[in-house]
Formats: sequence, C-alpha cells, structure tokens
Amino acid sequence: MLTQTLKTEAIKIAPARPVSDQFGAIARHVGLVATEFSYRKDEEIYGEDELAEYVYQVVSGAVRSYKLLSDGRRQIGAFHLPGDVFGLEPGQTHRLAAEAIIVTSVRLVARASLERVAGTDVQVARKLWAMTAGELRHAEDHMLLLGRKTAMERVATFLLEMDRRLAVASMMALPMCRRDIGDYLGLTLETVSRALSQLHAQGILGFSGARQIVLRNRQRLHNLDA
Amino acid sequence: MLTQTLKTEAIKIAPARPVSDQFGAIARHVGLVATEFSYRKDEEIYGEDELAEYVYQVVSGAVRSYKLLSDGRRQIGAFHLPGDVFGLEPGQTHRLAAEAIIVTSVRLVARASLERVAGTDVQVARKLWAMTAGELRHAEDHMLLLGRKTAMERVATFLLEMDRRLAVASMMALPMCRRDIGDYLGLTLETVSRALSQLHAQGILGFSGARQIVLRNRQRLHNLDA
DNA sequence: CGTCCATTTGAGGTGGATCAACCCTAGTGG
DNA sequence: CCACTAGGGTTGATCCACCTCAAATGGACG
Repeated sequence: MLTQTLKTEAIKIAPARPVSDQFGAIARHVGLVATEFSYRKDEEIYGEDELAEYVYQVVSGAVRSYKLLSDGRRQIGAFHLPGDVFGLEPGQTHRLAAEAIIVTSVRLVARASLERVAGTDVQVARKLWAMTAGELRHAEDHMLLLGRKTAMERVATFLLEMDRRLAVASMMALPMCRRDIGDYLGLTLETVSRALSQLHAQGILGFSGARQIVLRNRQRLHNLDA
Repeated sequence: MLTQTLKTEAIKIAPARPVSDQFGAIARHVGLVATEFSYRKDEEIYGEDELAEYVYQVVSGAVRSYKLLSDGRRQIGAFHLPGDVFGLEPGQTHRLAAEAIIVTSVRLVARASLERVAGTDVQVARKLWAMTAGELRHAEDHMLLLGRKTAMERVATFLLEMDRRLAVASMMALPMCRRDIGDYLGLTLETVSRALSQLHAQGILGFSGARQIVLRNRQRLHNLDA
C-alpha cells in the first residue's frame, strides 16, 4: 500500500492551526516518522469499519469522511482540509470511510506507535483526547444543523464554515461538488444549487466559477443562519 | 448554584457500583469522592456554554443533552440513562445543555480533580479519551440518521437503541415524552406518534401505556431501519 | 471544438410539518 | 369513590419545503 515516496519533513501547511501544530509536534517530539502519501481524486483512503492502521493529516487537497446506508444514501460527517487530522480512533476500526475529494497529499503515522507514545506520555494522551473532543464538538453542531435547520440555514452555515476554514483573501475555492455539499448538509444537490443561486441573486455572494465563491456580506449570511 | 446547594444538602457517599461501571472504577481508583445529587423532573443540570465544573453519571432517572436555536428549535443530541457518564469535556465549557427528564439522581466528581488525575495517570487519560470517542461514535451514527433516514427508519432506530439500552424483560419504560423523541430524531411529535401507531397496527410492537413498549418483532423493526 | 460532467433551472410530486380536534389517563380534591 | 382537570398522546385535514424527474447550460480538458 505505502509504496510511494517516503519524504519526511519540510512540509508547508497553508494556515497553521493549533491542532495541526500539535500533530506535527507530537510526531516530531516522539521521533515518529510522518510519512507523506498521495491520493488521486475520489480515491478511497480507508473504508468504514476498516482496521485503523494510521492516523492522517491533510497536507494539501481535501478529504470527505462519510457513512453509507445499504441503498447508497450517504451522509458526509466532515470535510478535512489542509492542517486537519483525521482517522484518529482510540478503537480498533474507523467509524467512517474516507476518500480524497481532489488530489490530496497526507502525512500519516502508525496508530500503534501513537498509542504507544500516548501510553507513556500524558501530554500526548491529553492532546489526542482534545482532538477527538474537537471532532465531537463539530458533530454536535452538525446534528443541530441536520435535525433542525432549514435548507437556507444549512447552506449559510456551510458557507460560513468554509469561509472560516479555507478562505484566502476573502475568496474560497471549494474542493467539493454540489452533491458532496448536499450529502454533508442532508440536502439534495439541486436544493444546494438553488440556495446558492438565491444568495447570488441577493448579492450576498459572488461566483467566479461554480466553486470559487466570495462572500460579499457575511452579516446577512449570519442572519440567514439560525 | 450547585456548589451552594451542596453545602446545605445532605451528601451521600456513593455506594459501590457494578463491575461494568467505568466511571466508578476511575473515581475509586484515584480516590476521588463521588457525591450524589438529585434533580427534579425538567430541572436544568447545566446550561449550554456553562463552565464545566463537574462530570456526571446517571444513577437513576434519565437526562437529555440538547442544543437550542434562537427561535426555540431544539436538537437533543443524546439521552443519558442509568450508568451513562455525561458532561465530560476536555474544554472549559459544556457544549450542550442538560436537563433531567424525570426525577434523576446522579453521581458527580469535580472536573478539575479528574483532570488532575488524568495528568498523571495515563490509564485514566486513556479512559477519558475512550469515553469521548464513544460519544463521538454515537454522534456520527446520529448524523446519518438525521441527514438521511426517513421518519419510519428514525423511529425504528430509536426503538432498537432504547430496547438495547433500557429493556428489562423485553419491556421498555421510556422516560421521555413524544416531543423529546421528536427533538432527538429531527421530527415532530406527531410524526413520531404516527410512526409508533403504524408499528403497533402492524403488530411489531405492543403498548401498555404510551411509554411502556414491548418489541414483538425485532427482525421486522431492523428491516425497517435502513 | 466536441465530449463529458458539473451545475443550473424548471415543473410537478410528496413526506413530513402544521394546525386543529379529540381522547386518554394520572393526579387532585370533594 | 367519583368528578374534574391538565398534560400527554392520538388522529385528521391541509400545507409547503424540499425532493424527484427532466432538460438546458456551462466549463474543463482532450
């Protein structure tokens, strides 16, 4: 599987985040080698209920974590963007599948070695707990969105989240298609498209290509969110 | 609030718990005193974004954890039943509010003391991480339910969950009302009621009182779940 | 400059919400 | 004991936000 280039370190991550720094810090501090690896667009990184062999950090690109129902209905639980850690599990298996949305490179460390370090270093153990708690916080917010928000509120929340996480010079380049957004928000791709068109018509956002979005009025967007 | 009350209320030292009681095991192991406390029906245990002073375990009764939108729409993220730990946060504040559904008694320990122990004992730190991960797993399953399941599938999932968690002699006594169930499943109370009536008409479940339910055919219920 | 998706837009259908009675049943008090 | 009451639950009628199905448009890439 990991037959590709084994480059180490000197990795540049666009927006430096606390969590990502922690991951890198952990890896360096305990002398774990963070291997780099690449995935093509739509390539599976791991499947649902698959053995959790590695923990990953997005270096560039984007990843979707999701669950499927037997008939193919899909719920994307999270998007992982540069700097984000994903696939971290205290249990044996991954609870969601993960796929690269676009060509994506990741750093990874063996879960076993991370666990071993956490077993002796309380600081590391604390950070792993905090990372999982961060994921839980996001999931709790997302349950509120999925259970109780209207389509427009969901799309507004999504835009504000993406703006916060990947806007560069007030422009965001969405890596994911409308279907991915719909499967994240519990909507159909058509409903997402209609909501975006409506926001465009109201001057709240501007397009330069369907996935290049500029928020022109964050306040009004925030008001549309509940 | 709680601190003040504790000074005036009689405090019982919690009795020993069953073997499977992880929380109690931790508390005893590190010599923390778990105090017992009671809440009346619908009494708030803590509010959203309130300082997380204590970690709780349900002794008897039931608790709902929820988030509210500004206009009152509510999403219940989890029900906590006897044995369950709730209010565990590595951060400073609670991400959801918690209320007693019925008269409920809990054991609680100060978060600070738990944190202190976790800072020196990796076994405890590992257990706390695993608990948070367990909550995350539930939230991920619930996101799939809220984003992608039909009303009947949601109710079927709910019944199987409650059957697993609180059935005694194949009978379950639901502590929560239809509105709570609706707010947990992202439905209205009427839709929940209609789904239950339909399952009753199909002979899949029996009632003895609206909240006393017997599952007569778990297999068919499982088939109705996706 | 044609092919292939992704996206947008339109038209119509529907599952669950909303609004509105009505009906239990547990609790209360006479 | 029974009558009364109030809150929870059920059921019915109607509505509408979002889904489904369908077609047109656009954009990226050979």
